[in-house]
Amino acid sequence: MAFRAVKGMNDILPDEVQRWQQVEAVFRETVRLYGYSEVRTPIVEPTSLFVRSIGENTDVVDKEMYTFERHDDSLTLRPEGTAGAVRAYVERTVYAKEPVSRWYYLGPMFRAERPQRGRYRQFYQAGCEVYGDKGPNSDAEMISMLVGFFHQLGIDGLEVMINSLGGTDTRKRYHEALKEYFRPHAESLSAHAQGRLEVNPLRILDSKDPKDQEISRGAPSILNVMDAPDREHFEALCSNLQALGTPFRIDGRLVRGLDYYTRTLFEISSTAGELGTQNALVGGGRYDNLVHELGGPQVPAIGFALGIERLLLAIAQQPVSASPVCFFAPLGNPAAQRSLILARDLRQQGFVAEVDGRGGSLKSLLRRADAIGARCAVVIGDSELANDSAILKDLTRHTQESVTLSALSDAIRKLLTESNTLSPGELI
RNA sequence: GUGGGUGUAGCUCAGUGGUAGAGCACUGGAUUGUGGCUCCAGGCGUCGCGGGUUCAAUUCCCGUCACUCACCCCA
Repeated sequence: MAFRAVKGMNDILPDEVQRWQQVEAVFRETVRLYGYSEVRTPIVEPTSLFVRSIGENTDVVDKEMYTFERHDDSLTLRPEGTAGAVRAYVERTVYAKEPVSRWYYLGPMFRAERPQRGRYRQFYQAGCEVYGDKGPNSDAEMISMLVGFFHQLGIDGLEVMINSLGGTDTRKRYHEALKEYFRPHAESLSAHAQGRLEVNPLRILDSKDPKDQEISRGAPSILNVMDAPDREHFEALCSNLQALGTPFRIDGRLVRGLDYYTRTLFEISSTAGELGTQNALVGGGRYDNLVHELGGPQVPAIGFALGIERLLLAIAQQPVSASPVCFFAPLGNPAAQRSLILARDLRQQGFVAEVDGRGGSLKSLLRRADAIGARCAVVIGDSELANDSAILKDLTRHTQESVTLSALSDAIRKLLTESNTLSPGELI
């Protein structure tokens, strides 16, 4: 094969795109009800934006970015959506125009990781960001919204995990506490964890290495290091979730790989469908300092990103509803030309029509009509043209009738309409 | 970056040291203009690529590439 797609970047063929669009439509409708509006930002941003926001010592920045030089600029394909959104929020001084902004986005992200099930180099995320609301009510609402969204898609086996990193002060203190705790055990830690010890001891907590886990068990809990406001925030979040009836689990070892998070942290995973080990459907949390760090005022914010591919893996194969199609099977050129006109008129009324352009025997034409799942077929040949008529076949009922061309449009409309039990745009 | 698995017709896969098969799909036919079932027929594949062993390799060995799953990390 001469050309193939870049490793980890996939073609999404029309068959699959249908499912994508359904998921996207449910997402858009869900967030719309919560007051979010879409924002679209560039896929390419200055490299420094990601280094600054995600953090220098993160895996994403260290080894997963698609970075290239263009003239004197270092540019990077966005590895996540929050940095660009916040950049836009600050650059366009949105904070000066409205106290609270609720944004959502949908689009491709790029990370140069080794691909595996549920993880690709170009992958799609849908995400929300709320600026100007310090929570914790908005935190709970966001998590609850996500759970509702998953339910609507029929995804079960959900697990909601939350944690808090505390504010800047708490986080600093906790870092120190962890270092102090781990240092004596440094020898026993995995090589990877040892490397993290001084730089980002939080990451040791979520190591899957048995030795690290064993040692982490005795590590101080952030709950003991949190100051009063942090604690109140977290407790209010839990209380809100309970009130909303959203089951959750507190996981003190839940940590994100992006540095900008503060306070509330959450992740929702599922065991549904064909998900592999990469089963986190969504991750998110607060980033109360990021707007400020990127040059804006001190505006608190919270957001999440969910992986569309993983969502699709989690959703059991579901039948897709398609609009009924009227298939034209013309026999000969005069009939074909007539079909073009008839089909166009039908489309102007909002119906899907397909005209066979290959010719062939009537048998093959009808087989084709079946193959695409057409609701009805219009057969026009010389004898039909001779008396200004056509044969309208109901492919579901196995009936057919001869209809004059002037009455054909009405007859087809009646047929297609009665079979169309799904309203346009109805989902899954 | 590290490990494991796999690489044979469009797809899913069998298979043998003597140059290869099934099912599905596709195309055509079974009344010269009538469908989803059935029946018949048809195409065929550099058996991932390169090297080695051998009289002979798709089948054995080595390398390489690709895909895939997992680790790391994340959505």
